Amino acid sequence: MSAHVFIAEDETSIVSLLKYNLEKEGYKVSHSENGEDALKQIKSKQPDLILMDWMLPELSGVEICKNLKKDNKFNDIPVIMLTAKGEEEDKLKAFDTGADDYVTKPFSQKELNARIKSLLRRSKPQSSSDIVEFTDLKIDRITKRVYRKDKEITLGPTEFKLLDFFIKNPKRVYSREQLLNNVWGEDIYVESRTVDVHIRRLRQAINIQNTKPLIRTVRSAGYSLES
Amino acid sequence: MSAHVFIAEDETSIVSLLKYNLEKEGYKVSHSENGEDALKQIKSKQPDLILMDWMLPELSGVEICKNLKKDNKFNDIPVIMLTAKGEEEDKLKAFDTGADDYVTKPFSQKELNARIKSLLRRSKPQSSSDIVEFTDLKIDRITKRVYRKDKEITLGPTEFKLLDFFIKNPKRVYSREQLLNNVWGEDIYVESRTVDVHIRRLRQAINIQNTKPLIRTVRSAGYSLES
DNA sequence: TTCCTCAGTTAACAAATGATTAAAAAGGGG
DNA sequence: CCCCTTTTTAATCATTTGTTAACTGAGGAA
Repeated sequence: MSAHVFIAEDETSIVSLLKYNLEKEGYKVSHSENGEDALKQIKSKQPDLILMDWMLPELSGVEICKNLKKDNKFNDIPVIMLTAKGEEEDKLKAFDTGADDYVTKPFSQKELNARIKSLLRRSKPQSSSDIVEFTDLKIDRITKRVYRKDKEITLGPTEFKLLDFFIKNPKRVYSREQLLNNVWGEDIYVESRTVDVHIRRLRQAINIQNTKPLIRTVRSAGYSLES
Repeated sequence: MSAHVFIAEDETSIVSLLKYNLEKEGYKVSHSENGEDALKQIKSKQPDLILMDWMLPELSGVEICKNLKKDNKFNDIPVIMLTAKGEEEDKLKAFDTGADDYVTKPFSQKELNARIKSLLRRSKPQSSSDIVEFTDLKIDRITKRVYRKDKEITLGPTEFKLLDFFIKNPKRVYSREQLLNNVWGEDIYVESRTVDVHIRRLRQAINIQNTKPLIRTVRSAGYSLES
């Protein structure tokens, strides 16, 4: 899953240069040549990073930036301003409007790549451990939501914890004892049959459409999450 | 509550220059002149941002950086590398070790300030803008007014702070404890049930017309602001 | 193959846990 | 002292949970 970079720039030569280089780096790239359209596209596509020309027809980069930073939904998208000359005043203004970095034309592609990499690393700290996917199952520990095939599924607290535990070590078989210890807690005593009940409830919940069962029972050993 | 900037640099003249300028900007500043000590101090003081010389006695800036980025507790602290010359190779290496930005000596204090401001804004999303919108909700931190669908809504002080907090990280689920700590304050003791009461009042207040509820309750976990 | 046994599945229900709500008590300026 | 907001309390409401017991099906023994 590669990052999506949006370019807002009206000089065609620069756009194609950028596009060529960024795609070589493995990014998904889209662009727009006018400010108004750029803003619209950004809001609908929600890219992971924006390269924006300081001057743009229709709506200036500054305006777009301000607009984005106002809205919670988009103010996390890092913006790199492309400024025409190395005028310090412009740089400062760029930062003030909420740009996260700027690069002066002409720029070194190598350096730009490094800056992009840095901003992307910074803006996606959660994706490593807070959102976990396993085949067509996705669980978000921050928002406490679970999705199967991009459709949301509602789980009770215990089922959530159970799935969360399974997904940490998919394919591994856990005995009822292990599940009780890890999901319920070391010192809590409940019947081991209770696990079966919750497995069932979890199975029912994640069994959407005609998808594969996902939870395998290993006779006389326990359960596991399988693809 | 101003940000805390840590300087790891062995040239005394630069340190005092930086210190003077940063303190004038309102930052809390501390520093160390050797790598090993710097790392120790950083880990104990947990500054909000680090200015680090590329070359340092005992332990190089690169090493410190790598060390920090490895540790989950510290890898969110932005690092600005101070590189001696403008050699592109060095810049790139700086980014690779996890630095978030670099500045070449001699540097413009104005530009450095701008970069610091930018990185801090990024790592502390709350200190961002004065007017924030989330779907059809708008909150103005200056005039302390709240609007839903452009209609003004009146909230009590606590409800305002509560909503303000939620809107900083929409969709994220907060436990009652977290809400108490962040909205009421670390050292204040109130019953956790109190949160429910304020959630209720907030819900009633922002529930205008036949709009969606916006505040989700996640059983045994907490509450979150949803679109 | 057939039957038996054991382990897993399923449904139903009662108990417990957690959230909502209203109302009363307690603060805290003006 | 009065008014407004906050906090506590407690009753009520809703959902989740654990238990039980009957059911089902796999796999081994005869």
